[in-house]
Amino acid sequence: MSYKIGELSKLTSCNIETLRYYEREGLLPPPPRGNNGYRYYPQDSVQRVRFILHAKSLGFSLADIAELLSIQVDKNASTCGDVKQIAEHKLATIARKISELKEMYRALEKVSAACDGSEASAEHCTILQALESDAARAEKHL
Amino acid sequence: MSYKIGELSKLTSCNIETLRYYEREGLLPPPPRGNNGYRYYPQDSVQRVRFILHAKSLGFSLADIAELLSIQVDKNASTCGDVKQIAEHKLATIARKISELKEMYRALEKVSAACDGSEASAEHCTILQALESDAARAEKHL
DNA sequence: ATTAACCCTTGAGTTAACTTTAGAGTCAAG
DNA sequence: CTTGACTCTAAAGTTAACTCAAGGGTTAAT
Ligand SMILES: [Zn+2]
Ligand SMILES: [Zn+2]
Ligand SMILES: [Zn+2]
Ligand SMILES: [Zn+2]
Repeated sequence: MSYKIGELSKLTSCNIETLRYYEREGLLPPPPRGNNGYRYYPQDSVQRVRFILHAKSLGFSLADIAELLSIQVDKNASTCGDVKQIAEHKLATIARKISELKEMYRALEKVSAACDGSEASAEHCTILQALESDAARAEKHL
Repeated sequence: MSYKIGELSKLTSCNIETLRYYEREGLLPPPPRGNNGYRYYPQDSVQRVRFILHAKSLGFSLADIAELLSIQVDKNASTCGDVKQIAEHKLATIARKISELKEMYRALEKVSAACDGSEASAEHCTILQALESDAARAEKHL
């Protein structure tokens, strides 16, 4: 019916101490405790933790994630408009990251494609030449 | 003909201390010094610094960036194949980040679209409901 | 010649996000 | 009923990536 911290840790591959840390930081709601003081996590904690870990792997800070997750806590204090605004701000952030990554991908891809990847010395490698002179081409738009 | 550190700092919006730090960390080649001990940066340092800053904003660690930039230093020690392999590993990393971000974007977009963004209390906001129960939908693929 | 704005180095301080340590209680198996 | 695997808290330690501070030369302008 519920998980002890070690179980949640295994299910999510998230270190036990990190789980307690996330609780301290307000990312995980404090779960009910048993008479022994143990944390007994409801099942959806697994999804919650995975969400945190994944958002993190996408470059969101814990503060970002807290904002995303805290929306639900502010419930009574906010309007639908407030909530939607936060969501859309996040969407814009994600979209910006995507387009910057794409831009960098294209630049690196182009540079990489020009090299034959042979076993010859890299002395005259086109990738190296590009990095030396042109690596910042991806920055053109700035 | 060359920039003093303060000029480079302004041109790149990169803190002076950070520039010296990048030099210590091997991300910026030590520039020639004047008789006064001042650093005199060649012009392409601007592009180099911007490349570092941008790669950073895309989630690359300084170690990642050092790898990207150091390719050019290893020149004689490596073959074209070695170089290309590093480039392609980076490409794969970027591609993975892009697809994960897209996935998260779609999930959040869907949740957000269901909310009308009205001035009514968020009590019954669909975004909140989704976050409560389903925020981790983006994780389905794991 | 003074002074404000630069530059130098070394070393310490900061923030985020953990991770480890220490000391102590709890539970399940043999 | 003891032993090993868990759990608890509070606090200190760690790593990456800066950032600041102290103390002292340099340069350009008034
Ligand atoms: Zn860019
Ligand atoms: Zn090559
Ligand atoms: Zn994913
Ligand atoms: Zn709503």
